[in-house]
Amino acid sequence: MNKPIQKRAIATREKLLATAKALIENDSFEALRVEDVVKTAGVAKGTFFSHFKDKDALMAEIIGARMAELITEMAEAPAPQDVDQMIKVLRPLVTFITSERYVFDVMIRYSGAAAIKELGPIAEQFDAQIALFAGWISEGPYRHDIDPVLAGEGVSAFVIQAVALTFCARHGAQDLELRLRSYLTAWLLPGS
Amino acid sequence: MNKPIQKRAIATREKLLATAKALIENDSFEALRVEDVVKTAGVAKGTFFSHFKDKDALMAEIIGARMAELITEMAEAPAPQDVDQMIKVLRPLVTFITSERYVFDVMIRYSGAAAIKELGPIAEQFDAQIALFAGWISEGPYRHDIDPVLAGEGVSAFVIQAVALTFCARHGAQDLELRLRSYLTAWLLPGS
DNA sequence: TTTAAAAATTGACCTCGGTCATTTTCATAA
DNA sequence: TTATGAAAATGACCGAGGTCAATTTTTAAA
Repeated sequence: MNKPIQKRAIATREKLLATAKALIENDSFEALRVEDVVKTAGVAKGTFFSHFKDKDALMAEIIGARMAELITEMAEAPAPQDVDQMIKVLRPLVTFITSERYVFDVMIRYSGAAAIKELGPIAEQFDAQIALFAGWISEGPYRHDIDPVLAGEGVSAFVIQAVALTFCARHGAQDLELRLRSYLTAWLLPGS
Repeated sequence: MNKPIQKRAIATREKLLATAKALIENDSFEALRVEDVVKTAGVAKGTFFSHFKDKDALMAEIIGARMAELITEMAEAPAPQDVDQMIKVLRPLVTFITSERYVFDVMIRYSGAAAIKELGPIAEQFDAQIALFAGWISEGPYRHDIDPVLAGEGVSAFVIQAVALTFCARHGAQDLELRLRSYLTAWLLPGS
């Protein structure tokens, strides 16, 4: 039996990821070109696509990893005890999502909506996110008349809605948190 | 002063739209190629892009028009008096959104999230949709402790959330309406 | 009717994501 | 050490969206 995956393949994959991250750091997700990645990494184009299904898969990997970091940070912070605290805790995540339209687009495309059997790295993080929100809600001073997971899904949906409307020309970025505050108050503390 | 827009330009635009619609009818949004559109319509490729900023703009036009029809239908039906009725009234719209992943993607991309100054045809329909929902809620047996427009935005957000999760491999299509029912009940009738 | 400027159209060309037959490298068995 | 088959890498090539300088058509003023 031959060893299924060779070390060099792992190294190549890592090199591609690291190169892509560096290029994104210097410019943006939007501006990333596969050709630049392979040229900088010193591999052929075909190699890229034997490691990543397509460009979006690479993006999802990187964006998913960043989401994981942000979710871990949120999980380590004390659970928010009211909506304002929640918005504060969510801020780094929201900042990342709104940092680039491209990031938002990829996230949506893969947020459970990716037509793939195996959960991708982003869908996975959405699940983790929802579980985290559910924990906050079930143990905090919020409504308890609904399933906490359902409540968590709602928080996720409202974050997306708030961000989507922020990207709209009609609604400025400055009122994202105000908008989110309205949503979350109505969702988590009805009647208050 | 020269006439700003000539008749032939309007005719060309209409021909492109009609051709695209026909091709989509025969196949799908996903499968539409700009080259097929221009070849069938008998114009040059450049002409296409002098009428539509990009392929997505054409798609947005067509999808927006369909949304407008569906929203009009919904507006003409009696206002739903409970969540189950609401889901029933929403069904044609939801069916359209879920008909193709591509449709959902374009809708999201343009649902207020399009980075364009002027509201595009889809963002416009989202506005109309929210206004319609707001009307239902403000006059129906639903919660009245929040701004009806806010409530309408929530309905819109939950429809998107439900559809997104449906496209996920983990959640089948059959439970879309059940899921939506949970969301809308929790959102519109908290504590019930 | 002539003519000049603006509008509309054209199609060769470009970019860039993605494919695939071929070649190279690696791991193991003999 | 060599042979052999699988894994990995290669790069020429393709498809399809999008651009733009050049050309044709329209409009309306002279």
